[in-house]
Amino acid sequence: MSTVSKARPGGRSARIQEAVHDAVRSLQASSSRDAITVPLIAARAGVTPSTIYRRWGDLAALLSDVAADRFRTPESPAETGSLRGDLLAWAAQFIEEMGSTPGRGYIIDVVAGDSTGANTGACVNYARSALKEIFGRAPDAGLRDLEDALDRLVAPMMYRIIFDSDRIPSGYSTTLVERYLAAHPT
Amino acid sequence: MSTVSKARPGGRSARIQEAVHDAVRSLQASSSRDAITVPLIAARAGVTPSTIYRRWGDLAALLSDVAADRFRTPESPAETGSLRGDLLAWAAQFIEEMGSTPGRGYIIDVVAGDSTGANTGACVNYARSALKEIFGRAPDAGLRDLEDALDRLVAPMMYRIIFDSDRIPSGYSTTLVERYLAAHPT
DNA sequence: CCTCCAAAAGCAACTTCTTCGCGTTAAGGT
DNA sequence: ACCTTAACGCGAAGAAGTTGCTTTTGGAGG
Repeated sequence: MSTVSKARPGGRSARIQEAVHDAVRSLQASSSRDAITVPLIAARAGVTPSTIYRRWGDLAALLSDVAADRFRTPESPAETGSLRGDLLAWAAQFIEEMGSTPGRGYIIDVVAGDSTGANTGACVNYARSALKEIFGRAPDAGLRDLEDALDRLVAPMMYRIIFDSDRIPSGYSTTLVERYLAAHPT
Repeated sequence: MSTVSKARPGGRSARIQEAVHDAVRSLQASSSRDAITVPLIAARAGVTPSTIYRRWGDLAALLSDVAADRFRTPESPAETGSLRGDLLAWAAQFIEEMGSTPGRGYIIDVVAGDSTGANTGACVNYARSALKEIFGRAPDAGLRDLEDALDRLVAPMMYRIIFDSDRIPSGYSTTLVERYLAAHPT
């Protein structure tokens, strides 16, 4: 017996979880944030509200799970041929996506409804795996410290997105990357 | 006529706001997080629930305001006689307070219930004013860039507190301060 | 292949929270 | 002292959240 997450992927649990997640995403695409309620989601997913309450506890926890799923599939950062280019492109895209209104909303969903730390952890690992892949392409790969890069690149971006998203200067990601590279020359 | 925030400080609005805020703080001190409801707060504050709903909209917004208030009174950072000492002491205390279970909870309250950005903004200014005061004591005060210090000190601490609070290494604040000072020698 | 078991979903009644219209109160201006 | 307006109290109606019990379902063992 292998350590599959919960039940077989085709089991009833999995089907319902997917139906509910789909319902949330679908509502998020077409409704304003505070118009989304558990009974609404349940209706669209074809389940009863009590199912959702029993499995997730409350709306915040469900939204956190759904949002975290968006960060659970690590996408490969664009490959430009140089470390600087890869970092610049990745950081710019990070600010672009995460700093957008929906992006910021998903981040807040993850944080606000996460009781175990699993979802916030997934966010950090999402960033870690992207940086790891970029560093893996560079010749001095082994020398670069992921946590240091998180501190210098991801943390400032996240901080500004969460606390001051309206005043992020254009070129902010570039500033951070250049600052990082200056501290860790190739 | 002066531009007082809303009504006179002694007015009814102000009295009720304070009663409600006090009720929230009092409940937070004695109840678990998810046991706090609007009707409960209303009862303790001696107002009707509809007053709270009309003024704040929902529980999240109220909690955000209450939590932001904790960051609205800038406290003077300890004075140690040196820039390094001041920064080390301040950063250590920051991690200590904000990284604690209640501290993290207040941060998340601020973020989760803030629709206008006023409360997250207050958080950033809280950090800014502390750093500003510390820098103001140093001889090269004018040379130091507050935003740069936010990026290098506050952002990493906040990022770790929010996303990975269980795994913040001891001495993390020291690492960040030393790294900052190395980049900006006196 | 059939039967049994446990976990999870459905159902329905109940409680609690949230919204809203309307009358009342209180603060500030004339 | 009176008037205006913004905010609160009250109560009813509606929506959301909770819970015990029954039913379904997927997997395990015979």
